[in-house]
Amino acid sequence: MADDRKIRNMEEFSEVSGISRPTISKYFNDPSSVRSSTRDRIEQAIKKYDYRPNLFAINQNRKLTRNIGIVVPHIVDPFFAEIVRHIETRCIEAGYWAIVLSSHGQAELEANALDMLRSLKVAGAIIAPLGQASDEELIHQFASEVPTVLCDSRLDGVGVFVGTDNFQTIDLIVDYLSRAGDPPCFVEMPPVNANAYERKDAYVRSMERLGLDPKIIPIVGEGWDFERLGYEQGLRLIASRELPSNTILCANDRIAIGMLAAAYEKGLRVGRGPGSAIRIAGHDDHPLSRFTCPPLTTVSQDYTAIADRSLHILFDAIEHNDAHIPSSQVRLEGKLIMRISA
Amino acid sequence: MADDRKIRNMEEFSEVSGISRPTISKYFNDPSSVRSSTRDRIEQAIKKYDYRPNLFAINQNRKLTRNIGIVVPHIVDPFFAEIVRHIETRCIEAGYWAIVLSSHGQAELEANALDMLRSLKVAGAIIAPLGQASDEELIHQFASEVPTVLCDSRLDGVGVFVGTDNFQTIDLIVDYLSRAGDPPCFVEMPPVNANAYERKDAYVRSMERLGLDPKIIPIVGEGWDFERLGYEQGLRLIASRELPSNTILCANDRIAIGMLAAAYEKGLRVGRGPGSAIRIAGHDDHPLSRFTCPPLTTVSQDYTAIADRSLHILFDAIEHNDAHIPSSQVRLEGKLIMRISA
DNA sequence: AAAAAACTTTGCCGCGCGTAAAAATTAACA
DNA sequence: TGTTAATTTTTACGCGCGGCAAAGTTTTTT
Repeated sequence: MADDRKIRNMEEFSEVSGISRPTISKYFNDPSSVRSSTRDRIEQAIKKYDYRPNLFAINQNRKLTRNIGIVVPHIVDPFFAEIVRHIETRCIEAGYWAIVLSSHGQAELEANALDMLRSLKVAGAIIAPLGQASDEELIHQFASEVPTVLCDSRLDGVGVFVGTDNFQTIDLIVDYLSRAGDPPCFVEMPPVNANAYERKDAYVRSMERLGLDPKIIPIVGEGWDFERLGYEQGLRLIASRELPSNTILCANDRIAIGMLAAAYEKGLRVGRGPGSAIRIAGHDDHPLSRFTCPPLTTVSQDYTAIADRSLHILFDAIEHNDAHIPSSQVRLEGKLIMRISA
Repeated sequence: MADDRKIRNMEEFSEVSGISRPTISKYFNDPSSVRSSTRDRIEQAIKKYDYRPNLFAINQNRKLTRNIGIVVPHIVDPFFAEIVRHIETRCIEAGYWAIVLSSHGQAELEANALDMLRSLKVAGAIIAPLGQASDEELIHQFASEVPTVLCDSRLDGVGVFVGTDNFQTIDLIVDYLSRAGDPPCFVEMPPVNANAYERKDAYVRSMERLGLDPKIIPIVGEGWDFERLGYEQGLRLIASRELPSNTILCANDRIAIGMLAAAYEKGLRVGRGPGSAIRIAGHDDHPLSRFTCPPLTTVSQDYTAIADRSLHILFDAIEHNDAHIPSSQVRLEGKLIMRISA
């Protein structure tokens, strides 16, 4: 289909298509801004000559690019991978390019990523900050220059936040667990971000509301290797027979998965059935949580909603040219996913 | 630290730093190409004025960009996520920018991704093709224009391929499984790429080499939702009591994880111990495979080596200005990861 | 200390496209 | 058919940086 002659730039494309360069430029900026007859002629020529304008030249000159930056701690974590997937899809639909950068859990790389986004003149950014390790000052600075939505983990005083309402979700599952059996103890996650603190607080609050005694089991170790940490803590707990309750609520599913592995190894039957020794529950509705043994009872985070709401707010700000998004929070509700493990 | 005055471009930076613009340009292209005393002065000024050259302008003008494109089917799949993670890290170390695009399993998006990479003038690309669904012609065309390394899944006649030697890995585990118990039957994966075919072939060959009768269990359904497919097939198999062997080798770990869930649900004890009903093994050494119940016996793919070798070949080609990489294959060996499930 | 080598500065053009203003064309309407 | 509004063309400049050649400077070599 494509003609042999290689079109090198918009100038040449203008010649062969018989349409002036400014009009073509206008078309690529917004196809609906040119007359439909002109549009047809341009689109025919595009197919015929297989022309695409140079992205770098476009972005260098446009005041407002159509790039959205996404920064996540770990693309390997299924939670972030899912969020990114949704955002990417939505961006493509909206004619934006999603630039995904991973900070690999390092504050320095997170800082680099922000620099990169600035240098790419992104129209907006969605950031899942490292939290504790983040250079808050830097993110604050960034958010004051570029429309920014924080997701997953909150940061004080930085723009909009979109994430799960940990108090609602934890309340939901604590309530369920307490009614269906022994009140749960709570296995922490490493304090990698605000969720770690919020969920612990939420647990304590929920237990107190029910007139129960909160029992928190600290996690030993740092980093994002949650399954291993959960596994090791599980082994330790079972071996020492120090489990304060036979119902264990884990701060997230990945820790619960490690915990399940420990229980299995030690021959403890997990579940809410009569023959079971302990119950284990998680939080997030990790993609694999329905395939664990036994399937994991958990609370869902609404991945799609987090992605959609974040982008919606961002697009709104971009189109209204609000450089700075007023500080606010969007807290999404989760659902109890009742399976076998608790 | 940063001065108040905002530097808008290299020209201004040149003025305030007292160094000529071409020299600064040279510095950013390769810091070691300027005298160390000059380098120091530039670096001091960079810190003082917080200057970064405009990425778009750089890439528009450099004949050779320092961008590497990566295209994977699904960033949510831990295998690809790990590969991407390694490549990203290596690229950063080498001063390259890794542009990651996901085709979300759709040939059309894969085609778009290639277009995007072309338009971004990437110096090279690493592609894990969709396989069957890929537009081979398109990838072939792309590879003839841009130095390209295929990884994970092969495509006939397209440049270099770096991936696991399925014949070696499957041989390894078939050999082990047959010696330690009943010879395995083989649960397919959906034919999403060349690995699906290769592993099946490899299984048949290994069995025949051992003088055993290969038994292949087809998978029902399509797509990348491997755990679910494995789970459903597992349920079906167990219910119909049609298991041709009590040892099941799955084409990959994600299918094995689904299969484990099915076995658990049906009360079949999995493992190589005396009290176990069936053995289940996988392939890949998925990050979660050591936390399944029981821990999954599998063959490792060397994620790091795949990433490193791919990049090494690519950098070589880029630096030697070989637009076209001669067709060849790099097949990496895997190791038997013996755990409890088989 | 002179000569050679290595580096830096000056000056200038090019990259591919955005964008603005005025002139020319086309379409819509009475 | 003439008028008006909408669109396109013409013309011209700007964006921020790469790269080249010639001239000037510093460092290294002998």
